[in-house]
Amino acid sequence: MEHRKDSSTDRQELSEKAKAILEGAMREFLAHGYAATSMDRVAAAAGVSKATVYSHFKDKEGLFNALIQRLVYERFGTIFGSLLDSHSAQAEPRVVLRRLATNMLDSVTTDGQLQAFMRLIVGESGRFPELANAYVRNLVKPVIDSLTHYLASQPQLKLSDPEAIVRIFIGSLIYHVLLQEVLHGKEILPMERERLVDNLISLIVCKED
Amino acid sequence: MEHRKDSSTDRQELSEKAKAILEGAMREFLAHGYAATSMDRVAAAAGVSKATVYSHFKDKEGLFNALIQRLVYERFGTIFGSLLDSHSAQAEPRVVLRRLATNMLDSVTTDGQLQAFMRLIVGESGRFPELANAYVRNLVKPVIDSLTHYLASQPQLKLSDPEAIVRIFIGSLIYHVLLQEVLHGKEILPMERERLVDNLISLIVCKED
DNA sequence: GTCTATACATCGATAGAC
DNA sequence: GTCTATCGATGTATAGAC
Repeated sequence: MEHRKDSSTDRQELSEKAKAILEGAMREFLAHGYAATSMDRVAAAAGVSKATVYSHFKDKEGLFNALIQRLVYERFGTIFGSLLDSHSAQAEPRVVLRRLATNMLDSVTTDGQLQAFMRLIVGESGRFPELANAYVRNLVKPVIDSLTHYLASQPQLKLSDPEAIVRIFIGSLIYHVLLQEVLHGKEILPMERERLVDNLISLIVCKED
Repeated sequence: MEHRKDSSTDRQELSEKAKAILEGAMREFLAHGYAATSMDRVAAAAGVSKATVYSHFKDKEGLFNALIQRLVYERFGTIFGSLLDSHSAQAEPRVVLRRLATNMLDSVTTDGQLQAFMRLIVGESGRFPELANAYVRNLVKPVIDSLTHYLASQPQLKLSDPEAIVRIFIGSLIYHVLLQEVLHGKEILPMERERLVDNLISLIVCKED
């Protein structure tokens, strides 16, 4: 027994069983939420006994915390990370921003697990504020910071407050997929993504020379 | 027994007991979510026995559906309804939009129940898609439609696509409070609301004569 | 109509065999 | 380490007295 049972932030090597348990826990928690997920079903989904689950994780809360940390760092941490790579410096801002927006929208639209993850983070943010914290700090903040840095490095855009513009850019995109996909608003409030992205980019780069 | 046990959309008179039950159900469901709320606690919060709860509502799901419908129509239905009243026609668009944005941000920031409601709708949108549907149809769509109608009636703004601009406007504001309040991102990603609203309005009315 | 009491399933967590 | 078996608590829902 040399497992760290309540590892909060640090990474570590995981045994095959532990990885299987986290895999089953991901399926169950993403599908049913925290309270509606039972440790029996996690054990069954992982192909182990319930006692084995408790030998690797202290309790249900500890398993959930470990899972979310893993999802934040490994599963979804790399999705938006490389959106602004190095060769973005050469292209025009409207091209870079369009590619960024399209990639973000596609990522969420095609990845059902990412939608379930958004439901989980928002839905459990009242009872697990530290998980929402990890999500904001490690998934949202890097995107906002790097995009702010990029916009600030484009003086021809003449943006007086790049960081606020980034909030508008990201907020419009995320709320769009939240409304269309997560909340199933596609049929009630249809809006093509090209149309949204076109208007969004036009607003930002309208003052360009 | 003349209660409609599965009233989906239509309103009706409610007995005092039924109102007390819905009041208790609101407290419990908003605080703990669907799965983590027990019918025992709902009954206790309402001051009635559990059997009385089941005499007014078919089961837990029926009670939850009735509650959300009630919240959508009565509790939160009037918050954003009167944001664009008749005397908005006289004022300048930047004044109207600023008042609208400030009222929306204040409503969510000061109303903890509204934040809990957002957590509940998003969190349960996977298992209760029809409730997310009711939320979009009766709370989001009216706001988007009336604001679109307003922007389209202001030709001096020279907006080629008012509806898309509305998505950007609403999306920026809602995602802001989602990030700051619901997901507790205030300390990690600080952003004053005046700063966001200033930039948002400047983007939209920049082409005004 | 509303209550008490209870049926029956499932929950989280653990003991003890191997 | 991993299993089976089980504990006590709590879940939803209902039966029956009043």
